[in-house]
Parts: sequence; C-alpha cells; structure tokens
Amino acid sequence: MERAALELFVEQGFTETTVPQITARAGLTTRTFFRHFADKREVLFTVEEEFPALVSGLMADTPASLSPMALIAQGLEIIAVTRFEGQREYLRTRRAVIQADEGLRERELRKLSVLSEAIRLGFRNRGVDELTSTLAAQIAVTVFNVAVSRWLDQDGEQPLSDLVHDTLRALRSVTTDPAEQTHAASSIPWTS
Amino acid sequence: MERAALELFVEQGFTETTVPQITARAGLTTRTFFRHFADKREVLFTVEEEFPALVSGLMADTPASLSPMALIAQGLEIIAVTRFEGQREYLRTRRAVIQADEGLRERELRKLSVLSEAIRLGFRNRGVDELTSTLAAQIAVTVFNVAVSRWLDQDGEQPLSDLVHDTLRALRSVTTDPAEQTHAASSIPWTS
DNA sequence: CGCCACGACGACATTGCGTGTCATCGCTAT
DNA sequence: ATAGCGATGACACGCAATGTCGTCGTGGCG
Repeated sequence: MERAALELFVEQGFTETTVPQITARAGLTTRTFFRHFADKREVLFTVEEEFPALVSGLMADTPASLSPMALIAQGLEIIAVTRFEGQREYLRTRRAVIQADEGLRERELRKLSVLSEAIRLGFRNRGVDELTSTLAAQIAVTVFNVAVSRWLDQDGEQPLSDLVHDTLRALRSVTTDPAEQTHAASSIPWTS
Repeated sequence: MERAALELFVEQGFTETTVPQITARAGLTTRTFFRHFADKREVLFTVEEEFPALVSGLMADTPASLSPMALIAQGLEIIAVTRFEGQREYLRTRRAVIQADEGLRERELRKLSVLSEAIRLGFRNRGVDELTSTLAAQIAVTVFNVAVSRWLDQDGEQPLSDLVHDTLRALRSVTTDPAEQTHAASSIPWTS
C-alpha cells in the first residue's frame, strides 16, 4: 500500500492523488486505508516510526562517560551507516515528493520533532540537565538533517557518515565565535 | 475573528471547534473565513506572518563585520525586546492551545521552518557560505524557541533577553565538547 | 448628480478527508 | 465443530476546503 501511494504521488502529485485511487491500486477499500494510517500523509512516514525507539535503545546502551557531543557524533554515525547508506535513490524520490507539498513538509517536521523529543529524553535518562538535553537533541536532529540533505544533493561520491562529521565540524565552527576567541583566524572567515 | 477563534479554542478545544462556530461568533459566514485564512489553523498564526520580513530587514541593516553568532545574539535580543516582552500572558494562553493539538504544533513547526529559511537567506545575502548559513539559521531559531519556552514556563522574573543570552551560552557549552578541549573541566560535567 | 468599477461578503453547490458503526470473512484454539 | 478474534468491506455522516455566482457598499470620475 505504501508502494501504491508513492507511485501515484510521483505520477500525479500528492494533492491530486485521492485516497480511493490509492486503495483501488492496492486492491483494498478506503476505510481500510485509514485503519493503517492516521491520515493521508502518514503513508509516507512509516519508516520513521521506528527511529525514536531505535535511538532510545542506542542511547541507553552507550557508556555514560561519553559527553553529549561525542554521543551525538557516534550515534549519527551508526544511524547513517545502518539505516541510510544504500537507500540513496529511494530517499531521493521520497524527498522529491515531500518537498513538492507543503502539507508533507509539515508532517516531516513533526516527525523530526518527535525524534528530537526521544533524543532529549535519552539525554535526560543519562543524567544530563534539561537545558543541555534539549539543545543537544535539537542539534543532533539539525546536523543529521543537513548532512542527509547534502548527501542527497550530491552525486553519491561522499558517504553520508563523512558528511555527518563534516557538518558537525561546521557546526562547531559556527558556534565558537571568533569574536570571543583569543586567536581569531581572520576578519572575514564568513564570506564566500 | 482571530479573537473569536482563540476564545472558542480555549473554551472547547481546537478540534471540537468548528469553523461555522467561529464565523457565527464573529458575525460572518464560513466562506469568508477561508477568504482570510488558508485553513482553520492559520487563524492562530497571523502574528508570525511578519517575522520573516522583519528578520530580513534587520539582517540587511546590520554591519557586515558581525560574525554569524554575534549577529544572532544581537538579532534575537532585538526581537525579544520589541516583539515578545510584555506579551507574556497572551503568549502563554496561545501556547497552551497550540500544545494541546497535534495539528497546531505541526503548523507551528512549519512557521519556524519558514522563519529559519528567511534567516538563512539573510546570511547568504551577507556573503556567508551555504552550510554556515543553514546551520546558523537553524541554531538561531532553536535557541530563540528554547529561550521563549523557558521564559513562558517560569513566573516572569527573568526577562526574555536574559534567557536568550543564557541559552546561547548553554549552546556554546554543549558544542565545545570538553573531550576535544585541552583543559577538560571534569569527567562528569553532564550530570544533574 | 448619476454611473460604474472594484473589493468584500453572502449563498449555494461540490469534492474529498476522516470517523463511526455494523456485518462478514478467515484463522486459530480448545 | 464452534466460539472467539482480528482484519476487512459496506454504508452513512460531519466537517474542511474550494468554485461560482449574486449582492452590497464605497469611492472615483464624468
């Protein structure tokens, strides 16, 4: 059913595709569709559903000595290799469909928000304070999202894990403001 | 009309409130509602509509010598003082309504995404590279959002601008991982 | 003064999403 | 064999959202 839906979305767009059309192609009825998915958008996000639980498990099984940033770097690396690498083409078409519709972009943001919340709780369970947990969780999601976006944009030469670490480096570079450093690199490091 | 809608949402919830109910209280018809708002959710987000343009203007009128983080600190400070300070009670009830409904939270995330995109373009127009612009924009929105959340939670003693700067400090503290610093503070600085 | 162009609103019809309810089918355990 | 149970089909329905047309000011211009 997810397959039938994605096909139709690619062929004629999300809004132009009606739920009866999807169920007809899948050989089911309209009512059955809404027994499996809360609404029409959810049919594209069944994969993401396992991520929060996966992340929770990962964070619980990691030595408590790791600092938040080190944990993020390691966790994103694992997710990248085990769940994304090799799915590039599928993820590209899926992203194209989502980016083409406002409602789907909205739903994707919600999924990221849920994931961020799971990460935040993961940090809290490790004894990290509330503020740090919230910020670290948001950062993790942001960095991973930017890295995946860059990964899907380019022609597949750089592996996702490289881009994750590169994005993390860029983030550190942005937050460590040279105006507050003793050895500022240059006066215009922000141009290009 | 925004007023009638907010009242009804507080009284009986968002989902339980129907558009005809809103228009009836406002003395208009259902069709007129959708001439002013794209959908039922939008009635709560007319305020946010001006933010992207405001931010664009602010970023264009700022000396080019400022680094991204310095610009963010200054910009958030201005927004906090001119658009939020003094609106605390209204923002609290509005947040309560939004947090109570999945669809409204979703829409709020979209508004933040649009704002982030405007900030990203603001950085790009200042000559900042793509990656830095994207990360800085997301960081700005995240930090401000966390700060506002903290501001609405507490009893109004700390001004929002203080919380913004405090949240920025916390962010720098998270991203500058002690594991990569020469003078690590302690082995367990993440607990509490 | 009269006319008209234009924007805002009302009234009506229509489509599609999402839900409630009940009947039916197939599978499994005892 | 049958009783139970989960998944599905078959309606019916409320509401969101859009298209279309008619109406009512309001304000400019001859």
